[in-house]
Amino acid sequence: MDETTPGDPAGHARLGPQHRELLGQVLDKWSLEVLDRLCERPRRFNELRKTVPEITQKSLTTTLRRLERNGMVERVIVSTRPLGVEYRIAPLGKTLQDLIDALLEWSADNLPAVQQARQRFDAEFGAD
Amino acid sequence: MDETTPGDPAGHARLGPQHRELLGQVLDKWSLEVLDRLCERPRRFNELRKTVPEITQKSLTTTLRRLERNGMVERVIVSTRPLGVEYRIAPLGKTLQDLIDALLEWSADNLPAVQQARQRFDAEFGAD
DNA sequence: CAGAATCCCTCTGGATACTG
DNA sequence: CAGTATCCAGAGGGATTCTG
Repeated sequence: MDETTPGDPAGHARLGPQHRELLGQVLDKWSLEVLDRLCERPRRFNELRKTVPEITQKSLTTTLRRLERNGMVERVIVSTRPLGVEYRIAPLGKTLQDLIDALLEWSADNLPAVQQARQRFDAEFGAD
Repeated sequence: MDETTPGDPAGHARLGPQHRELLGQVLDKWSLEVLDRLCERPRRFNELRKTVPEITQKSLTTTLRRLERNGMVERVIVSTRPLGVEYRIAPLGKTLQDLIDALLEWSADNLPAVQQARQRFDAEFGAD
């Protein structure tokens, strides 16, 4: 059965462009950390900025909008004095929590090894 | 001890820019799929191209170089007829296998829900 | 076969200034 | 406080051409 490709050289688990786009929107530079922060507790805009110091206001806005559009976070208007907007993780976003956690942990665990690999590579090819 | 921030409003699990950079190089648009393919078995350059049809030669080269530099894949020259280069997953790359698997599965499982969320969002804000 | 090199263009993201 | 609006530089990525 399935004699289309002898030996199945191409594999079978291919993703479509849509999956790629989705992962791109969720795993991008800032989204991981923003989601991680919001998994802990709901947070306000400027609170988020402080927990991710190097993000600019514009990038944070963009990131939050995109995450909201994808159903990952919810934006709640809090009618306090001047204004108040609270971001909280949405159910769909929760499904990513463990994954994000594992990713952040992986990066912490393996950064040293990666740095060594880079040095080896640069020594061999970079300065050749 | 660690009375630096009363109530610890900023959380504690912050990542540095280096972690961010690392994740950016490993979770980028094409790396996930390339690593996934190489986890199955070693593959040749053009073989990889076929399993990820929409990637260009340039992007594949860039992706493979970066993954190699980060110690994720190994490049093996095979002295067959005209030329032969085989890419295989490196030990460091193996540590990502389960994570990548989970991510690809997550994207497949949740794409429909995300698409619905997008429609809701666009209906409410996009066409307002 | 497995790239390197080039051109070119889009898109991201930073800096800055302004508003409900 | 929580954004929106601009401007602008640089990286990413596509298409094409050339090579060991």
